[in-house]
Amino acid sequence: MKNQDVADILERMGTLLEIKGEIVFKTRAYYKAAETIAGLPEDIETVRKENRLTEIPGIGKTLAEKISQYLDTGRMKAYEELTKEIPEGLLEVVEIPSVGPKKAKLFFEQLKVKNPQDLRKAIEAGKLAGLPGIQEKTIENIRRGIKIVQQGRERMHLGTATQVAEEFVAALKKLPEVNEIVAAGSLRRGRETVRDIDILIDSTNPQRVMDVFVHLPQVKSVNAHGETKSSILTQNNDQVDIRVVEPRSFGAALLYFTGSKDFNIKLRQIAIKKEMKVSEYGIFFVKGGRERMLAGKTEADCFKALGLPYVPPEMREDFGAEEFFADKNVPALVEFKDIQGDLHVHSTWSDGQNTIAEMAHAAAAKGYQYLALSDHSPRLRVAGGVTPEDLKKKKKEIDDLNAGMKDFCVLFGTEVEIDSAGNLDYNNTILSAFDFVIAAIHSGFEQSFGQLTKRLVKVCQNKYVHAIAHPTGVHLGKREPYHFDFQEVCKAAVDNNVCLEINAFPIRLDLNGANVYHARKYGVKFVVDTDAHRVEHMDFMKFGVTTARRGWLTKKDVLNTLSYSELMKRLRK
DNA sequence: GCCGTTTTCGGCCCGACTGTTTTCAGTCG
Repeated sequence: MKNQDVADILERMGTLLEIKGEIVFKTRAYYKAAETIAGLPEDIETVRKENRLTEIPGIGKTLAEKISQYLDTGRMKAYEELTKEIPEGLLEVVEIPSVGPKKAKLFFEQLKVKNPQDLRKAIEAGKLAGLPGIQEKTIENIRRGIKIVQQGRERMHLGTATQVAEEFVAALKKLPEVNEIVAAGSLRRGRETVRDIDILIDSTNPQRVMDVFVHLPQVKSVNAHGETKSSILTQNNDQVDIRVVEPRSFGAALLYFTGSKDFNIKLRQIAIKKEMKVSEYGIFFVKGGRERMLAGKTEADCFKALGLPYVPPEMREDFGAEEFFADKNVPALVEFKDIQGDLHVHSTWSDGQNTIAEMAHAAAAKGYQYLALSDHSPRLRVAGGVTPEDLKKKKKEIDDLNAGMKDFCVLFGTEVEIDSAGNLDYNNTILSAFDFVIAAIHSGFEQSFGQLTKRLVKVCQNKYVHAIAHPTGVHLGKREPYHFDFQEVCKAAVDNNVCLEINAFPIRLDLNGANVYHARKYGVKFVVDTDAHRVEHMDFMKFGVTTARRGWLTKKDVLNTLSYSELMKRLRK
């Protein structure tokens, strides 16, 4: 798959053209093409071979030729020509906050600045002063921007972002001036990782809210402090933006502030065709330079005014958008309350912190009907996998516990290791004794595409396996997913009645929303599990459900929405 | 550079904040 490589070079090209001073619409065409290709569900090389590049929206004759050349030769002549004119180092310069293409161009032309190091030296040598439009404050902002880039602002996990947002929301909610307050942005869409926190507030006294916000103890520095919009960095360098609007515009602002950016653009394009305009203030009817407000108070009103179905925040991504805009049909997504149990948690029998009883009582308190204690198998030594001898003792402990519990059942489960050849760590006789078997890869990530695919397909074919745990192995921000033929494994899962897991643990969230969206199209069924290693981790379920919703799952796509009796019927395959 | 159920030319999403200027360009989301 060269999709990401192609997307990257097109995006770099767009930025370089922007620095060069090309018209924005041309540069935008490159960005748009890059994004489309990055999210393309099929292999760009296949598309090229079948001469279908220009069928991809946003790819015309010119871009198709450039992409073909890159796929055939590994090089793009136009890109190389461009970098002779505009040094590639300037791509990093525009990454610096408060430096954009125009300033990058100015520094390059006037001061021969070719990269961030050059820029820092130029500042230290006092060379920026006196350039047109550059005064002391701008220089100070750039100096600070360079520092921020050096410290590296990474994306937060959904779990961290939720926590940071909740702190700010709680602090501001106390103000009598605040009517309604919602964390919007990619956090509200439930993205696996979040760059910054966007908080939207309904208040008739914006100035007061702004003043309190920028003086909260969590705030380290203030990037912007306006009448209705402010932006700060926390002590941990997490960016938090807030925006205050009037009640009549709250829904429109929530829509706008939730994004995604692509989704907003699509809405606005639809609006234009209907002589309407979408902004954060509302939906307006526009004619002859005059505007009439049609909606704005709630998101539902806004969608209605545009003649569209209500689209849940989790679905407002670039994948799939065309579908509901064309069909005007949005599926009834699975909800947290539909979840009847957790099928992948650990206990002190392997590397969990709590006993089976502690985990079970906590799960029952959540209103679940069942909980599968899926401890590791022996091969995973670091996790203290359960030996075949100990399995008998563990089973007895579960049976004894079940005897004393009402309207709740603990399932005898395992997270069994998949070895490098696709064999499982327990033999079939042992496997047949479990209520629930979820198979997992924890080693051999470096195997070839073909080997990993074969391994996973083989596991699906084992008749005792109910599910594959965290199927891509990603550790967000730490480890890339391993490479295998996703479609092939999905097919094997469907053919053998094996579920793929949505692992709700925030550093995993694997499968992610886009994976789920595509897997569902192949007919895959899913389990949503927390992989809890102690009681509190079971709270992660909400992130798993959000991810399921991002992949458009309904209740019937998710195994653990079944009642206990239905589940047991299904598990005896 | 792309695109077309009014268009093969003339459009292409919208607005706040900042810093620099006195009416606006650049940056950002």
